[in-house]
Amino acid sequence: MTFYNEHSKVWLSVDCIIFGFDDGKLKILIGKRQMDPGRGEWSLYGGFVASDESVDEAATRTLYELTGLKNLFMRQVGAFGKVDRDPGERVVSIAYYALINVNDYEDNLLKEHGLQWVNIEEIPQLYSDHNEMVNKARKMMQQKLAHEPVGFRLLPALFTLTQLQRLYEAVNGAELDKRNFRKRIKEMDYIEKTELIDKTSSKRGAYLYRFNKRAYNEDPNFKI
Amino acid sequence: MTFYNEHSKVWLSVDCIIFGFDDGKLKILIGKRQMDPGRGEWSLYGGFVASDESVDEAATRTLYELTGLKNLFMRQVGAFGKVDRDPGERVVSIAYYALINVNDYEDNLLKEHGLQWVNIEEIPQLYSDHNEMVNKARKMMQQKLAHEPVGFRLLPALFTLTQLQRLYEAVNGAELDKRNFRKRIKEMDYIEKTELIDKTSSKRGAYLYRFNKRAYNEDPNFKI
DNA sequence: GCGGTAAGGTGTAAACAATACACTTTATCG
DNA sequence: CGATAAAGTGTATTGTTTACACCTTACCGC
Repeated sequence: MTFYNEHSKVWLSVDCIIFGFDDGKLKILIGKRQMDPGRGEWSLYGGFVASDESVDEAATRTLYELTGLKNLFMRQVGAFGKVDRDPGERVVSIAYYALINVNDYEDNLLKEHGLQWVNIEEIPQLYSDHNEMVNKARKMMQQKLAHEPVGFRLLPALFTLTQLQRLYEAVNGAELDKRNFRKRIKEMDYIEKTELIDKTSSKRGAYLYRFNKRAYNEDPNFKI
Repeated sequence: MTFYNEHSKVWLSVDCIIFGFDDGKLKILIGKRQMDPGRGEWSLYGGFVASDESVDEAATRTLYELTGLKNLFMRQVGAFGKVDRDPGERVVSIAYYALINVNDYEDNLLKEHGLQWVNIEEIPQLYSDHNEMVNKARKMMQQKLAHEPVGFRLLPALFTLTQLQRLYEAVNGAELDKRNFRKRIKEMDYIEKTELIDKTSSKRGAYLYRFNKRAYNEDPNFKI
């Protein structure tokens, strides 16, 4: 049924689509390649899978190298395996997307890795098939966000309802009605109102909310 | 950003979850492994990715070897890459699912490849991580079927509404109301009623329907 | 030839979910 | 102390989903 064949050995890499939310916009981290092939082209951040780690572990490690953060929300996007996707050697890449709170991200890492946040609507042409990866990751992330409350991963631990609404609007690319949005949020018991007030974005101030993971896991609507 | 490292080279294989619908049940094709490692264990059908073909092409080729059919509906399930998922050599596998009409499948191929159709509810323990692959494929397929009319790929070109309903019931694992189901189907202009009648499953006979791909592609609800 | 049988076929009302929509409150700033 | 800018709040309408029961038809066996 299967047989080992020397010619099927390939390099295996992971590439990361790192989503962040800032200034009301959904962004991803990209940088200019500092090596051949493709030196100077815009590219996702990636790395090779080592022989003693699973593909998921390689992605986790790569994300950690890049962000210094652990326990990020991360999902596999899929395998990208065109023969000539990497000039020279044959490399098959497994793409992953992750959601991070840009406030947890230390800006010096941007310089260190030569990366920058780019608005999802303004992604330039990227190295090899990286645009395909981004497009698929974005669709999967939208889909995920529409069905599970993972958006909090893109926000600070405390957030206002307006921030949350802007996030959903940025992800879906459509404006939402404020009253309908807040009605929906109120029905979600795992979004807790605190007594704290944020005054950075309005004179009046807005209540801060937080995501309660325990309440979420106990929510019968999300027992799958 | 990336670097070639001898230790990251791996064997790359594809494994196929082939869905069929027969006797009112959703089934997949599995067989007993005829080689080591894992000889005698139940397993998906798979093969290695050759150096001159993309991963998708390897899956297409493997499906063709197995079924003799081309242009099957096929989607990638994902990469499975635990370090020890294959005893001995390190093999990373990309799983794909496909939908086939069991009537198009020639039974002699079952014997030739040592395969059999097994009810999705009665899958035995499979080799390595193949059960994980099946579970993920099943969820993805359910999701797909819920949003796009791909179920036709599991049925003959002409089918009765009862057959179609049984298919949806088998995939979702829940019974559906006959009138509501037929109402929904009637709204789908790409499901055409023919003047032909099937009399194999009732005395009265039931109209045969067919899927009109052109009408589907023109359906504004499915412009994505 | 006719009664039983087993699958095919049909519509409406109620419950629920999603949408559209406008004004008041509050703290700050000038 | 008036202007400003964001926060906060409810109801009516529309559309979607669900629940539900009986007649039709052709064959089969008597």
